Amino acid sequence: MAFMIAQRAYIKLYLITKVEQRRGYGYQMLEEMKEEFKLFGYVPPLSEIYRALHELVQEGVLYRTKQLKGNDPSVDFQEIVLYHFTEDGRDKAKLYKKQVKTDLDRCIGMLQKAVQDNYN
Amino acid sequence: MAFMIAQRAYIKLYLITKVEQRRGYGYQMLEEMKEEFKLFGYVPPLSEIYRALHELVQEGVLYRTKQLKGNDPSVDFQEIVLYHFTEDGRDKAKLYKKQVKTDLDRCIGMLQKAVQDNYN
DNA sequence: ACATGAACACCATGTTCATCC
DNA sequence: GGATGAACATGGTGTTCATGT
Repeated sequence: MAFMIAQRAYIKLYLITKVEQRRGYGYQMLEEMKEEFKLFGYVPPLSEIYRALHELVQEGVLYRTKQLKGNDPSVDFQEIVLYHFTEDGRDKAKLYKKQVKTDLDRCIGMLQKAVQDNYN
Repeated sequence: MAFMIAQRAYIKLYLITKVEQRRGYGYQMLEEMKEEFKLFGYVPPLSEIYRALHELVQEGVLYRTKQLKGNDPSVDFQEIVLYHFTEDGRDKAKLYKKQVKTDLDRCIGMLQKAVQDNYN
């Protein structure tokens, strides 16, 4: 058993939830997460977001579609990659989240234990 | 800011507390920690314990003394290494614990946030 | 088996570079 | 500057090896 949950798993968890809520593409998710974790001083690295998304595709949870960002192709040629659940992606994601939940609880327990054991 | 607290820091914290309570040597601390974390399925690796102790010595927090384990040298020649606080070791340790506490709280916060954000 | 230590190998992650619009 | 991706480098950590009692 590893000591703490891996950053990759943590990010995957958030990405899955974001896809469940039909929110966008990699770069956007990164910006959202940056904002969400600002208070914690944690800045999720760009590379980890993409790696996590690629892994989820590799594992058959998500598939990709490409799309132009803007409505008017004559103005905006920026291509973005959108992510969606595959046929059995929702089930796989559900299972994955379940496993991560167990690990999250375990980690919280270990950290709280450390506070109890080593302070006052 | 790193994602999660490092295993090294976590172990150092426990080792400092153990030295505060005048408990023993490396191997013994390892066995104690193994027992303490059995419920979490976490087995602190031997090498990390020693590395952590060495670092604390390097940082001037602890110093070492050697001693025979048993009372009777004719029976037990096993040499063990005991750890004690240096002159200003207690202050350094106190500061270190304070810093780790901040990080522990931050990590607990991030994990709890993940639970809130991604489940139900 | 108890005890300490170092060496080695691996893998997650952080940083940088490359590419396109 | 927005967006995606890969390459490279570093460092923490797990495993093994070495040594002695």
